Amino acid sequence: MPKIVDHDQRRMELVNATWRIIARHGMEGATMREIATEAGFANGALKPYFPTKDDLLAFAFGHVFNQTNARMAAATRGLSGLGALRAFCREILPLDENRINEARIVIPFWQKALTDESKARLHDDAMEQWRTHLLQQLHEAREAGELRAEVGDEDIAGHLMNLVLGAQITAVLSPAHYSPDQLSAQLDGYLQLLAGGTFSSPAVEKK
Amino acid sequence: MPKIVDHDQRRMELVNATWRIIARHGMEGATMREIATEAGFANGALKPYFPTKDDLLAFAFGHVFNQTNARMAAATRGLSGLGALRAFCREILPLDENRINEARIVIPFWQKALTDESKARLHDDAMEQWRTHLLQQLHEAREAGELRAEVGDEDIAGHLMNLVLGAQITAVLSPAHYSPDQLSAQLDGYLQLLAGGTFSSPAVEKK
DNA sequence: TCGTTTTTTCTATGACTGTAGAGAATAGCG
DNA sequence: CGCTATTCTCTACAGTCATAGAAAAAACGA
Repeated sequence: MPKIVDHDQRRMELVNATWRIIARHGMEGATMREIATEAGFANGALKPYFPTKDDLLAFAFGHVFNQTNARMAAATRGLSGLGALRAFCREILPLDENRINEARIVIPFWQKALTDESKARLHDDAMEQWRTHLLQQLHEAREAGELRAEVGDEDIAGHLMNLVLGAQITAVLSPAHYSPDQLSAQLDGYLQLLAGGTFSSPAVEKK
Repeated sequence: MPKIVDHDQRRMELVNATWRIIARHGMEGATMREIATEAGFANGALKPYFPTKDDLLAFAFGHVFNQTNARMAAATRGLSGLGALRAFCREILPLDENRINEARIVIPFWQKALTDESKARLHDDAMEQWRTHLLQQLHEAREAGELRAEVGDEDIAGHLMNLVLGAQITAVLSPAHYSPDQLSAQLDGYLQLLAGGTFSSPAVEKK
């Protein structure tokens, strides 16, 4: 029997190589040749694992979402209400180099989704899932009396969704005015508005 | 003397054709041939007006910003404070078909800006200009007593910037949950948070 | 009507792309 | 050591793209 490779693991290596290329050289630089080279292979070696480029990209984009979702689940474990909401949003905000790179991936993804129905659906599903989480956490916050604002939960969830998505853009394209510290302060400022001026953010582990 | 064309006007025709193509078929469909055809010309006719594709795109993107800025100037004339702020943001939000198409343009633009220094600078300058306007309007609102929130103006301006940018994405990729009506309500909800629960939006001219 | 100058068309070119598939290289097993 | 199934390399191909530039067309003044 010949050399045996773990196909799933290999796929993950290729996805990570893709991820690095897009973060470094943008989507234009993400050619099959470049990706293969980055992963340490020659041109045609990707085909057995991803028969087409679109398969590779779809898998790569999905993986970024899964990564974020896993982080969010871990970060909100044991929390509820505004505390959970804050932890949740902080996992999406580009607050470190890794998440800034994720922003560099998601922007090209949005552009693809504009003309690719299946990617648009993938995005819509993920965003709907996030929105549902936010609404749940807002509901908890209402019940706990943490949330006194006379604005509908739907609108608040919309604010937060647009805020964290917009932050993907500003963090990458205007880093001077939207540094991690500033984005973090922005989120806490918004939560303070929600709480009616009484919300104080937990001690923030620096960096 | 031969046929004479107004070069500036011709450039504008070409930019509008580009704009239509990108809105309809996405950035991938915006080839020189397609743009020329859309404008009613043959392949090579663009060169005298835009020597290279990048020149054309840079001009087209700049034009969208100018268009938005002109609209904002008109919409805020005679207003100040929160009223001006509201009118200002409403000109950026994708509240009608035209502005939804602008969102379809700006998303590919962001992606280009990720790896194109000059486009990144163009974006940063425009965003900085908008942010300055917002800060000015917030200052007016503070002086007029419209704004009681105990959150810094910098953070509020950041909220609004991220909100209107995020709305470009949600409006196009999740139109079901971010319709013009919902985005408009979101903005007013946020302003209500700012005013401390007392802000009531002016009668909205429907559509 | 003709001639000149601008404008536009049309074809060619070279670069780059994703994909395909034949062959070589490789590694585990007898 | 040798066999064989798997993995990988390499070359080739068809398509698309931006761009260049020669030639044709058009329009205005005389």
